[in-house]
Amino acid sequence: MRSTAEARRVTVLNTAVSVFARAGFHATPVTAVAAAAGISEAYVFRLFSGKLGLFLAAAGACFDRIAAAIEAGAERAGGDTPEEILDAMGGAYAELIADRDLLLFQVQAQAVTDIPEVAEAVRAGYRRVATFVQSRAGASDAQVQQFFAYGQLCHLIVTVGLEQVPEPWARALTAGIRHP
Amino acid sequence: MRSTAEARRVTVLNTAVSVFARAGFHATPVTAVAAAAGISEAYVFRLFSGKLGLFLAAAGACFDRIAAAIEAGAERAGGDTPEEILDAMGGAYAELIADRDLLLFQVQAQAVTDIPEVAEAVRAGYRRVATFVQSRAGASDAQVQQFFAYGQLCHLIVTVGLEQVPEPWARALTAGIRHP
DNA sequence: GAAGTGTGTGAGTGCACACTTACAAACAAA
DNA sequence: TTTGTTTGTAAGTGTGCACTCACACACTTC
Repeated sequence: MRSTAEARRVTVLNTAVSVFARAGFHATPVTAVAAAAGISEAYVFRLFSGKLGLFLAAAGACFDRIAAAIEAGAERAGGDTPEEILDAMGGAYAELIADRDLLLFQVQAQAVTDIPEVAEAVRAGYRRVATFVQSRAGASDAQVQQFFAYGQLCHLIVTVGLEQVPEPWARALTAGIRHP
Repeated sequence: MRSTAEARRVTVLNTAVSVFARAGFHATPVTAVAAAAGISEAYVFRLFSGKLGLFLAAAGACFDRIAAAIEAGAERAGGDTPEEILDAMGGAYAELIADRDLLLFQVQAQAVTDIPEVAEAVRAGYRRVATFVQSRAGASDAQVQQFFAYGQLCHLIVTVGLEQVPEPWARALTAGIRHP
């Protein structure tokens, strides 16, 4: 009995976020996340109910980390205006996704929303983040909308590698985006 | 000889956009697009170089249609200011993606950008659209950036089905977005 | 009508992968 | 020490799917 099942679950979940982030749900065999977690494929099937159960749990972990980072970022805001708090939240999010895993996992999850459970999981994640952003920052609907619009733009920039493109149109799209 | 190969190619390409849009690259067998196009699987392999070749060609067709719609929309602008032209382009884009196929295909393509050829195809698509938007509308970098940010937000709204969510946070994110 | 060319398919082949089962070893309680 | 429980795995099994190949049909040209 080298580890408790619960402890295993969280380590597997975090590696699952990283592994699924690269190639997505359908293209990554559970063997890959098992190997990355250092356990056998059979055991991750015992820990989670099927590949889909693993992916859904990973989605939960992903949004947990995002929500925690944004909440922590809000605490470090320079002032109390919605603009300042939103700015601090945006900065925290930008730092968080510097390693790309959380960001890429989100786009992978969005791509599999034809599976209803995945759609609901993503919805739940955004519900949590959006309601927190709005209430904590005291921001208007339009400000919240803008916050998420530029967040989504950030997803495009990273997946397509726009920061590496030295052409004017790419520089226009990436202008002012914090170091993703 | 019921049809020329070139004519087949374009019909297969359009059905491929629709079929890949639902479940994505890895989850849709080429049998599915062959069946939807009404031909045998073996023949689509003769028409295109592998599943990846088919997907890349479909991506080209997808961005072709998007670029054409935006260009046509710009012609119908009410005036000459960047704001008016951008607005007309946005409206044309919103109409185009009413059937969801072109939009969903884009998010599926973004999810497979770990395949370098796909990343390059998506990059080429956005290069074409972004340079046209900027030059045709005479818009500033910030305006172009905003145009694409809200376009990406639109992708989130549709994939997650936010229009169907009657909660305040969802209404904030979807406010003012044209009937996606 | 024979030969050539382009369009189209049925029937495989081989492999990757989701998921199971039977079994083993560590630890706890009696 | 024995019995039971939990953690862990090796070795399958069945299926779905990318891709191929040999072959057939349509149509043209001579």
